[in-house]
Amino acid sequence: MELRHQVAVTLAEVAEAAGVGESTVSRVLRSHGSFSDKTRERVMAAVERLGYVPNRIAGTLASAGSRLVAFVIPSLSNIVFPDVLRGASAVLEENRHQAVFAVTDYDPQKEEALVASMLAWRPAAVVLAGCEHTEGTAKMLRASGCRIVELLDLDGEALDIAVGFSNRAAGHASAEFLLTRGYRRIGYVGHDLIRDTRAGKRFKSFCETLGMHDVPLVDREIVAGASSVENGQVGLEQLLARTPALDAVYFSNDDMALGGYFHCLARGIHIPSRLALFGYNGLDIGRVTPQPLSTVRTPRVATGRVAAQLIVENAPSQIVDLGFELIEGATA
Amino acid sequence: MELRHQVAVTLAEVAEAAGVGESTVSRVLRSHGSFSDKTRERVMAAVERLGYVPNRIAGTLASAGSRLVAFVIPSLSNIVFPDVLRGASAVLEENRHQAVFAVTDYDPQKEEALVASMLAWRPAAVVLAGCEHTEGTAKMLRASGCRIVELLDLDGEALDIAVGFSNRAAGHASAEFLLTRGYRRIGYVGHDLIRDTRAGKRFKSFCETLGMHDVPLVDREIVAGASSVENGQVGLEQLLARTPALDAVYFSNDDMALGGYFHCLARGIHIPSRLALFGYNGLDIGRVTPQPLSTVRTPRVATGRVAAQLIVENAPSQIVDLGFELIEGATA
DNA sequence: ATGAAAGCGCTAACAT
DNA sequence: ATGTTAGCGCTTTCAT
Repeated sequence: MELRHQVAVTLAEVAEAAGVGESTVSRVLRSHGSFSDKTRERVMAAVERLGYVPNRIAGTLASAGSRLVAFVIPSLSNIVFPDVLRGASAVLEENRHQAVFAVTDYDPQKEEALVASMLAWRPAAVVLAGCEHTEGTAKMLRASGCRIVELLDLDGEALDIAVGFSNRAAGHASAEFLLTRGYRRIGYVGHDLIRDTRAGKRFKSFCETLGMHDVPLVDREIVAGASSVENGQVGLEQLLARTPALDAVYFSNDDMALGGYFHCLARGIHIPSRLALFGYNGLDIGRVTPQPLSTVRTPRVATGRVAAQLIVENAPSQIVDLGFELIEGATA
Repeated sequence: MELRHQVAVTLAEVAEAAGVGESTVSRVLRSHGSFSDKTRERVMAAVERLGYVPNRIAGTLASAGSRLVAFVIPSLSNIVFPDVLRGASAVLEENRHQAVFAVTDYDPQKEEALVASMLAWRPAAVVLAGCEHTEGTAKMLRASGCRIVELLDLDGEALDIAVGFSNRAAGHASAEFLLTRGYRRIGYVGHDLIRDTRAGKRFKSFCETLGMHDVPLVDREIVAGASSVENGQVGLEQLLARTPALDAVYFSNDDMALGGYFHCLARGIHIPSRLALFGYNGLDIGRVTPQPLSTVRTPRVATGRVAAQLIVENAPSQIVDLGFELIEGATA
């Protein structure tokens, strides 16, 4: 690994080798401005021969126009965010932009620190989850002059661009669905609702909708820790131990609901006649379980894609509601 | 959004406002070199007042030492890679490094293009999956002078640092396990083995081990498309339609195995007495299914963490074998 | 069509 | 302890 210390080839060296000026090399490399075919060939030959790799750090500094897009996301364990990144990175790569990311663990203070850190890269845009941020985060972002994209939560004030759907509407639709199916003794199994504000909004709206129909939520179980299949299992087990006479359970998301589903399978609790289960997210796996999971499918990849598209075309401030889809499934 | 066009505060302006020289501001901000307490206070006050955010683009260019770490990964759908990123990003954030990423879709040509693109950011390290790369990729990487970290596959030549385990050993262990349990009519359900070379290595070694015991693989079903729960379902269904008399099936990974498991649950195929199932990865969800999935658990998060640690401490070239764990489970 | 030269905002000697 | 200055490698006027 002696090569490690070698010095990178610079544009000046390419210019020298090609016998042209630096600006000519720059023009050729970016196909910008004018130059003769012969010049281009000589430059490209030199680039090839020297193995020149342009230094984008220098380029960005000189042109004051960054093609970096910073993602400050709550988690990588929750499949939602890899899905969003997937949609976004495809579009960004096509448009010669570059994704940078950092993980907040659902901590607003950490989000603030990471946004500050990201801003130091002078990104073209900062992409965040939701519209709940600290004062400091919002202030920095507004002062930065870069585009701000908030994803997956339209229930609040957007700073610039927002792409996603309404979690309140999702919670509402879920409650209406269960009520329409005739369920009246409904419980809830969820994870930390303070940190995951979007899950909190769904739950709140879910309860309000039940209330409007004079069907109070019978019981709830909030597990410690992040959402996971295992926690869904444990949560449902504890909920049922305390309140056996439920006819339906709403989960904070599909991971949790799958845990509940497995619990029922293992215990021989018949679904949905004895107990109905309803999730959120519409994960692929929920379509393949012996009984497809009843849930709300969210446009995660599309959210990333649309967000990236708006960024690369420097679209005006706007709110894009991508909606969601209620999946009837067979568990409710 | 009129703020968008505002010009960022520079270090020079902070220096001016604080009535000190530029280098003093730089020293204070990086807590490097010496300065009086009084000076520090004045500088910090100015920073606060002006809302100064250091420009890391300029800083990196000037100091020729990048804290960027570039991840060029095959996929974000396969949970393996979000897991690796998760482990890595935690360590990188603690050490003031920054993760950048791009997705290859398991395409070596695309990997080459993305590596070239990443190198333009002059990262401290480039992190790749596996040790199979195009000539061009390897050449560029070696010529770049930056650290190279290859993950999740120790069965090959490492360019610089490699962290992970042996897929061949995993395939071998899986076969030995099934044989020890007495299974003799074994099939395989997998996805594209050309693109996912690590799955290919596991399968090859699996077959070789069976062969060493004179137990040929009875049949295999390679589904079109990426690995997924749904494809695992479909794959097993087709395999059994063609070759019903199997007593065990090895899957390319847990996603596929879960699909197979659901298929059996739905069809009332008793597990493991009628058919045994064996996966790969050790996903959390496999621990919570009514019968825990028999599989090999891989150290995905740890792989990311160790890789990041070696990068931040600029460790010497080395191979780190993190091993894997065979999970007996209840499906085989 | 091409080159010269002035930055971009910072860091790192080198002075003082 | 602090200021001055010369770059880092590129892009971008502005000449020619």
